[in-house]
Amino acid sequence: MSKKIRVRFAPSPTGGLHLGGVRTALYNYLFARQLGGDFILRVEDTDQNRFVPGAEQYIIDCLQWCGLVPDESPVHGGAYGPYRQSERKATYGQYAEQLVKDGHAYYAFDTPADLDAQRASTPNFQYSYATRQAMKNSLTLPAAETTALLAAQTPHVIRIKMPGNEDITFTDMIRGAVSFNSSQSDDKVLLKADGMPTYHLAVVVDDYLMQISHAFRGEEWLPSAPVHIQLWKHLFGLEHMPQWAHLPLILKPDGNGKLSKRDADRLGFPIFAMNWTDPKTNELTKGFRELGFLPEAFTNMLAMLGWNDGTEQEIFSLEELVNRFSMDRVHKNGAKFDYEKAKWYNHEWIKGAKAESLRSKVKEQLKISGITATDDVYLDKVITLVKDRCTLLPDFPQQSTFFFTAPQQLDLDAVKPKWNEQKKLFFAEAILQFELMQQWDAPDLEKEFKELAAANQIKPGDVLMPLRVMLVGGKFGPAVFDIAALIGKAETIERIKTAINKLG
RNA sequence: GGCCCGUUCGUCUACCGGUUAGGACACCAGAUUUUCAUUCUGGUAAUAGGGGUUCGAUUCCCCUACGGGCUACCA
Repeated sequence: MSKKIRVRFAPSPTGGLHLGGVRTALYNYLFARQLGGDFILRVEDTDQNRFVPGAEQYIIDCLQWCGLVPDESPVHGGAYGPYRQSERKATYGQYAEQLVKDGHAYYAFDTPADLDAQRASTPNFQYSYATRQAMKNSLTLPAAETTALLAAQTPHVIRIKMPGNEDITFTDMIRGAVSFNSSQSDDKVLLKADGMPTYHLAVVVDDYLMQISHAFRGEEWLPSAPVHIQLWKHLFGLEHMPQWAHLPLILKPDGNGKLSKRDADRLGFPIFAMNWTDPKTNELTKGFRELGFLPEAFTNMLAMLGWNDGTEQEIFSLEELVNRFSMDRVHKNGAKFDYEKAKWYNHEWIKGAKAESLRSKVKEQLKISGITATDDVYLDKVITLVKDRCTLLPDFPQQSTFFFTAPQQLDLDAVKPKWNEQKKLFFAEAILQFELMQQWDAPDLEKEFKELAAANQIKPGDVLMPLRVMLVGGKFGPAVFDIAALIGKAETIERIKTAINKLG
């Protein structure tokens, strides 16, 4: 008997997909999946001035990367298409006309210039219940004149006729009862002079036609809810209206206010899911993906930025999230974005990942550094050894080039001051010992090396650092003997020889 | 200005009338790692203010303050 769960995500293709957008999509997805419903992507592209070519595919690609594949969308198709509002233009007009006919909307002939003048002369001017009688519209004009103006194709819009003094209340899934007085809402434009609907008309019509049961959007939409409710009431009946959830905003880390791309640029962290190049300016904005975030970590982080399950668990897979997510635990208040915490999530996910699941991503990173890893078994061993020290994917090449090529530059300054004849002889001897070794693994190597040091009356600590620099090139990396074991006998000996020569 | 939403450590948050107000990030200290990182242990740190309701308020109500959002022929 109950309507099938259909949750829609409705971004406007005007640029990169930012944190707030992905989070809205994520919650939509989780909710839909949890209840066995459909996750629907509809593109709100009714403003042709702001429409950016390519942005729609980009948004879909971002969702794909995050693992949030819609059931219906402009590219995936579906039974309720088209999924682009610009392609549904014809549909909206008739509903607007219907509203006029029923007395819930009216034609307005005021030109943009008229409105500007009005705003200039009247502080806080709103086209509303209080002022519409003084404006040029089908409510104030004689019927004959309205007809004439329409017949002459005079540019006009259709505005909603908000009631004068009515309490409009609805129940938000997150905030509970929210109420407004209709007199506070202005007479929003429903249909623009170019025949395109505004968001207000389009969402309502589309949500009805697409049988949307639940609609989640940012908190910034809360003030326009009365307009939408009014539309539902007169067009389709309140009983068909979807359940609303207004999600809290994601705030900038310093100060207050909505997080914007500007803030992200200023503070040096990404805000878009993936790289976005603005086709107009050709400006590239780096995305979380390209900066080396795992999609699992990215969605995990976003999920927690507005929700938790009440326990102390912080690491959740998408699958776990589907099971545990609940709308009634979504926070009411906005959260400041913390890039450090975002990186922490990524680090946790990298540490917890199996080498093979990281393999292809690490290969990509190595390729950027000019290294082609062909041996998967070897690569997996390298990954296992270094992953705990990698927060972002680009840390992998940094932590592991020396597994693939001998270091070009040795940090000789770390060794030279304490380099002497005794150590030189020790390493020469070590080479001979290594050559004799049958087993080539870390424990044996360590044993052999330390025994040799003892025999030469050298403290192991005095030759460990030189060995590290010889093999790695610097003062970093995992345990030295693990490295030596992995790069192999020949390579280890080769590197020691090279280093001895350089040290003189 | 008006309307709406919100307010617990620096940050993200837990507690849905009774807790030494818990956890995580960050920070600080110690241990481990004869590198760096990881890891482990410990530490500093919060209920915006004022009124109610109640035996008892972080928790419920009101006011104030502060913050945010909206107030376009943008979404």
